Amino acid sequence: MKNYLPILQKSPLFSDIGETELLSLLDCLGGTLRAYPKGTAVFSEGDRPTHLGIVLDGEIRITRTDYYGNRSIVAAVKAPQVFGETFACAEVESLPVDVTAATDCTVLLIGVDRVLNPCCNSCSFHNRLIYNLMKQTAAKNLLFHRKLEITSKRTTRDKLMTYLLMTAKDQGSNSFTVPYDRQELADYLEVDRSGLSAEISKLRREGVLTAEKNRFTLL
Amino acid sequence: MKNYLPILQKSPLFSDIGETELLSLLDCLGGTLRAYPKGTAVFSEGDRPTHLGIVLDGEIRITRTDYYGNRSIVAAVKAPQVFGETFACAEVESLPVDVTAATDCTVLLIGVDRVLNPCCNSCSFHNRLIYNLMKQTAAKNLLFHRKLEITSKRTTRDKLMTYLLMTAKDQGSNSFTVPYDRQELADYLEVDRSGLSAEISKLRREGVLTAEKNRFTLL
DNA sequence: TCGCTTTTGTTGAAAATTCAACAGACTTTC
DNA sequence: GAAAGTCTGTTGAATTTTCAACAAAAGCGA
Repeated sequence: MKNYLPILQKSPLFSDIGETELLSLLDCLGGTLRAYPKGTAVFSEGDRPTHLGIVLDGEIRITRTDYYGNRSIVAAVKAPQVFGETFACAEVESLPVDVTAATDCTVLLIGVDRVLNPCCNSCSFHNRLIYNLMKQTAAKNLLFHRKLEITSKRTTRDKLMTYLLMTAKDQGSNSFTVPYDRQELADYLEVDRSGLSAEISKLRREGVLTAEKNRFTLL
Repeated sequence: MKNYLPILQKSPLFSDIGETELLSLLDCLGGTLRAYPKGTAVFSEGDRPTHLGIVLDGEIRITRTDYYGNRSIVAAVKAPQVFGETFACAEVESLPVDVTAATDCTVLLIGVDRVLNPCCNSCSFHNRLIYNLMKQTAAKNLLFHRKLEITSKRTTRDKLMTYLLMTAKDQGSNSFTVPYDRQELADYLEVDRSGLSAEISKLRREGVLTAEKNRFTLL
């Protein structure tokens, strides 16, 4: 666990909590460290969500597959981000998504009970933790909001450009990488892969952008 | 304010808080009561979000209008539901949506500062309030999730049926009303109104449902 | 009730998406 | 280094959506 302290300190869940406090807090929270090989399930649809996860290493995907087998990517989560807190906090009985390791990864699982119910010990920073969780959940909400802004667009081009402009702004540069390959980007934007490739080519020809693999540059 | 106590008690923000506690809590939170005529703005895009709102009477809409003037309805909120808490808690500098009165309505506005920072007085229920806000935000997250499930569908028919099946399940009946007229429903599902009308007619002819005004019955 | 406005349904044409199939480039594995 | 597999881009046909225009129906106020 101690190896991951620097990453844990960067996690939004533990922001403004010092190292020594963090150690006692972790003790009190009683998390479990788990490693998942690429492609394996961290949580599966239908599970009862009781824990939140913190990605310590690698990257995971939140996905959902409908009745017809169409995959939709809800989000990509990498270290030191948090996932699953929404469903656990909302106390739903059944997880509506799949959580899968996109690469080999290491995850810290923490029961939300432990987070929401301050321990009797002198964890003076537990309130800070709850405050952080609150902000984290609200921030997650904003992410959904952004995704809705994308999927509300009607054409592949608008969806793509909305996404690219957001990502450029996030990364503070006109040249940036996206965490998806073409198929995954299509699943995230909720469009057809071949149509997406065609649209990217068109934008390239029009001189709007360059794209090689997962690096895009807006011109 | 006292007139609205019964509604406030039903609000998810104040669940499991007794009437006397609620009164002192309200005093401590220092909310302001506001009335909005139909069609007027409660919050406007670009505002700095500092307050959450509780709908005491009437109904509001969370909408977003893009560059081209396409309106998208994010959610309909009616008494005794809460709105705006996400943006205020996430401390974003600028509200990305419009909040508008869909009918004449009455709203209680509360600064989130007051909610997140427990007062020094003996507000023993302030922790409960924060816990409620936490659950509320997580629940709001689920709503977004549901909307994403709808907009991730590719055809108008699938979007509509996904929405109707969800709503039927929510209301526990095959016959139910939706809070939108046709144009609003189209804006919520992110599809073309005339195409939506056409699809509803088709489903009617196929004997899948009946629809008159905003009442739908799945057969 | 009459007239006016809003809402809903219908239609055809234009535009866009999806789907399936394939070829070339690139990776990985043995 | 060859073979197998994966990823990306391309294309044409079928399907679907969007758009614009209009008519019928419903709601509203005088």
